[in-house]
Amino acid sequence: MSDRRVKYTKMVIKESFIKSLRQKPISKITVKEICEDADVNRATFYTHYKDQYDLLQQIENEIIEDINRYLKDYDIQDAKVVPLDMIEKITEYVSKNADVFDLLLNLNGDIKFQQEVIKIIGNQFIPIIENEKLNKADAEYIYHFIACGAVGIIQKWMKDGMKKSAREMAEIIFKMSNNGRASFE
Amino acid sequence: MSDRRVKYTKMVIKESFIKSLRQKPISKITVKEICEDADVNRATFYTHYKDQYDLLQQIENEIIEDINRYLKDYDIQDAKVVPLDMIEKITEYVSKNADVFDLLLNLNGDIKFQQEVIKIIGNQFIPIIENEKLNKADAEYIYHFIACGAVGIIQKWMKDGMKKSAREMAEIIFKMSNNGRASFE
DNA sequence: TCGATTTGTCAACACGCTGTTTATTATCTC
DNA sequence: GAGATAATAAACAGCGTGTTGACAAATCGA
Repeated sequence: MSDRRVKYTKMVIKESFIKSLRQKPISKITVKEICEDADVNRATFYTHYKDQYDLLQQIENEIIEDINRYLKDYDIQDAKVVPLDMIEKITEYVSKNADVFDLLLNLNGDIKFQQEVIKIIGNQFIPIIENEKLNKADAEYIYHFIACGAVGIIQKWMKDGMKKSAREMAEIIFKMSNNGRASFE
Repeated sequence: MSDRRVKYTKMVIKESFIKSLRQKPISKITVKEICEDADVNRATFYTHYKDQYDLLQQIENEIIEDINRYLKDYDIQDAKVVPLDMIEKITEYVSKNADVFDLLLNLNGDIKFQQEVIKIIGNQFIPIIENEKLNKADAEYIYHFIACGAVGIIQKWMKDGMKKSAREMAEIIFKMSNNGRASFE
């Protein structure tokens, strides 16, 4: 599990793959090409990954796990953190890893990854749902709306070169969500 | 341009392709497979499409053109149509073509197609933007948030089996947008 | 440090899909 | 009906795929 050879191999494969993904869609990327660039034997690739799509999914899963770890740490520090701070944590995380997020959400975006991120953001609003007088079905739609809107402007934020701060973005998201919700009370 | 043979060929190719796309991602679909199912010669496929990805994009473009035609007709009928009615037109259109939308936005969703739909919905709010006292940069973020949120709950609407009416969906979108915006005035 | 184990390399293989070409037949439009 | 256009069938080289077995190199625990 912690064999240096394995770590190195996986690292160079991922690097070469990401490099290719910046230039063309995954459908045009071949295993052969990844391995040549990474200077890794093709047989070695196949011991770790099924194909380039499997590779992408593993990369995405690692990011999702990492975000969750990042948020969990914060959650433990003070249990009753207000959603605004939590949203800021997410926008902060995105800005720190802007390269990868821009790639996976915009340029050669993957809808499955997008949906995972939407889930994570949606979860931040769950504690609020329970304190409201909405029926559950309506509440789900409203919070899904907010989560998708949030991811949407994060995408736009990256496209525009991240000129606003993570805090400013969190504030926009928070304002839109609070007032949007208010209309259903 | 209006040759019956061409129309027929393109039709059966599209049908077979859509059928395959319901069962597996586009990356696992081969040109050979599409042609065998459609009972069309592979050489014929290549006279019309570059590959299966080109085929998908042409299908998506046709849908986008069709939505725009649909909305334009309505726009002409009464020039000052309120956005709520316009949004309802869109949700109506989606419900009429639920099969394809569910496929292209959910099951084997394509992020490019999703972004086109977001653009169309975002455009419905442009007339409102101009009447507001927001600075342009903020306004763009806000309307992008709304458009993404709208597409997001439309996706959820389809996933949940479209139990709400097109009108009800339009109302949720409209409420969320109006009150979200209000907080920035 | 040694030895067993694991990992990566190399070359080779059959396989299937690709994209294009040719000659031929079928169908359409006017 | 005649000329134009489109679809077919068969064949082709080319390329990436996924797997194999023998070998070399690096790692880890004792």
